[in-house]
Amino acid sequence: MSLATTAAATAPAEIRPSDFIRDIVAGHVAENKYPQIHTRFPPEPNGYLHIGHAKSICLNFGIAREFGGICNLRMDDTNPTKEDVEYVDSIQADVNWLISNWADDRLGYKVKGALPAALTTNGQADHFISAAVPRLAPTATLEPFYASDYFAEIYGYAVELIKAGKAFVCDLTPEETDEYRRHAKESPFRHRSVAENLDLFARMRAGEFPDGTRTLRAKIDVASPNIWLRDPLIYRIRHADHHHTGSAWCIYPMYDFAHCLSDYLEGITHSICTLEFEVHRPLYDWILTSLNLPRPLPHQYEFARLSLGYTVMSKRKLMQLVQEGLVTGWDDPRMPTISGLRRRGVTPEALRAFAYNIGITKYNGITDVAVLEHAIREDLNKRAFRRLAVLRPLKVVITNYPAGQVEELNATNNPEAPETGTRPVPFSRELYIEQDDFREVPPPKFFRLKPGGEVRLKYAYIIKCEEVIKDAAGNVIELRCTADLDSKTGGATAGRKVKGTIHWVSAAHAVPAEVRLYDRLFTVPEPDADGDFKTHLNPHSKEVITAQCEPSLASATPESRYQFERLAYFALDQDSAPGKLVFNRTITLKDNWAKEPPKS
RNA sequence: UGCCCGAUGGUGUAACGGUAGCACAGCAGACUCUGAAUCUGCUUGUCAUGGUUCAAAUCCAUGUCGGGCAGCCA
Repeated sequence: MSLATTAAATAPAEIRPSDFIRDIVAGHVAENKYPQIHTRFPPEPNGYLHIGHAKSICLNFGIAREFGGICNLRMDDTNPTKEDVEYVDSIQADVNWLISNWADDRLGYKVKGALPAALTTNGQADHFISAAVPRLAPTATLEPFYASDYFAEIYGYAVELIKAGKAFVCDLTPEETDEYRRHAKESPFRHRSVAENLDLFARMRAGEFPDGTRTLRAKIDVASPNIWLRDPLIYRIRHADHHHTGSAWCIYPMYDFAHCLSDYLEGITHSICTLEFEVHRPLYDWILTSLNLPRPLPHQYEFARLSLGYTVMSKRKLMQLVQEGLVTGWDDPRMPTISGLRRRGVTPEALRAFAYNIGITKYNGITDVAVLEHAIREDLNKRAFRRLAVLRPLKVVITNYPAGQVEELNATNNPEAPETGTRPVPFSRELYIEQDDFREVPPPKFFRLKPGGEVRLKYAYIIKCEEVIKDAAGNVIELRCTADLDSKTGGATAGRKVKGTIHWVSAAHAVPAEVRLYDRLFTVPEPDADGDFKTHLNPHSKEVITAQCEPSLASATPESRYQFERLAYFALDQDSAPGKLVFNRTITLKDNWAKEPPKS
């Protein structure tokens, strides 16, 4: 391996990525603006994380890692009707998997059950919740942050706002609220007294009013060109149990109110989110500055979310695929979810390399899936064990090879990593080769086996096709071949050049395995461009076959990755059991032959 | 419609007033006991029009196109 390739192989892990957000952070570090950089990854637990979240995770944890900071994992759980512990658990698992051996030492968790502490900062009442460094305590005693853990403090801040005359209880119906806001019209309840607002808000909290009858609204500017400044709602009534706080509350803060304050309570310095929140930034800043808080305020920065070709990314649509049974679950290997990609056999390293390669900007583009596929192949090429397996078997009999004789041939585990050694592969008179590797009437430039033609069996002999046997329907069911018995590696004619080399397995020794061949879920680059995205589902996105594998594959492990030579990369599926192998095709090898234009 | 944001090869991204570079994709070739990997070479780009400047992808203005927001979702 040359110096250049060594450097290239390790580059993504060593090179410091650069983008406009990191530039800002670097500037703050240079001017010593904060004692420590503190980011956060704040998913709502209302679905599984997808590759778009992976981009955000890599950004937020990457910044923490590169600038000696911390990144909190926070459940943004202010809407009890949509959230669930199932999602809390999956989010934790996915984040931990993605950042393992990379930024897990930057992961901000908190001591289990911890709530914000009341303290005095610069002579002023304040609240703060600090992050525990996970390495310092057993994971069982730590947990992610929850916005819902701050409901008491957030409620207190709302009361402060009311006292300052900056918030009021509004009795308008949802429809009226909409109508008034659209027409820049003041709510008739806007000028209620502080005392009345305080009383009403307390009674909202006490559960005196049904859902939807009253809200708490910030008093900002009903005529603002920015809709989010037209007296936005900051609290609504929801008589619903919450997955984390149970029945403690019947009023819940809106995102805009809860998010900036959660950032403040955790001491976040850089609150990074996607572009659609850009118009909310003035409100984010308004709330924090209106409250006269004693510690430095967090600031919001926005970047473009990921769009990937040939898939959909919204949680709503992914949820639909799951609920309508169009996939087997959130972790179906065809899903762009982190758990789906993991099950498919994609590694965290590949996902991180992908995130690095696509960069961070404010431009809304669609990333070519080929970029993802390249990152996956590059990673798997380095780590996958090479194995021989035949997906669609065609029987071959070597007529000049003695029946009953078995040879153990030496096969390289990984030519990219010679230190991984070799394993023995049995060879015998009856073999399977790939149906695609034989053509009775070969097209031009067909390098594989044809009547009267020769081909190299990988690690074994050069064989010549002498006879083609067909069934009554005319299908080729068996080939009779002769081998050049001196052409084995180390043999007299081992150096003979034949154009093609194909893979094979010994029929008597072959181990059957269920193999799930996955392809892209949709047939078009932008499934959600117009109409119903489900009409573009790829009917051939999953095919299940029984393959014949070399015996060493019987001891395949879930952690390992395999390349079935000349075919694709595979990973063991969780459905495997002792004596029952199930492989998922992670991604095919590049196939330039398949791209040859059809020639007559 | 109002407000906000954006625009660099086919795609994604760099260049921070001074030689338009990288990656993916594509094409051609070398090598090959994987039609993979690896290696070599190549094609293709600053949305438009003005202005500022010795010098503009970069600054300004206008326009065009694209995206976002207008939930008691996040």
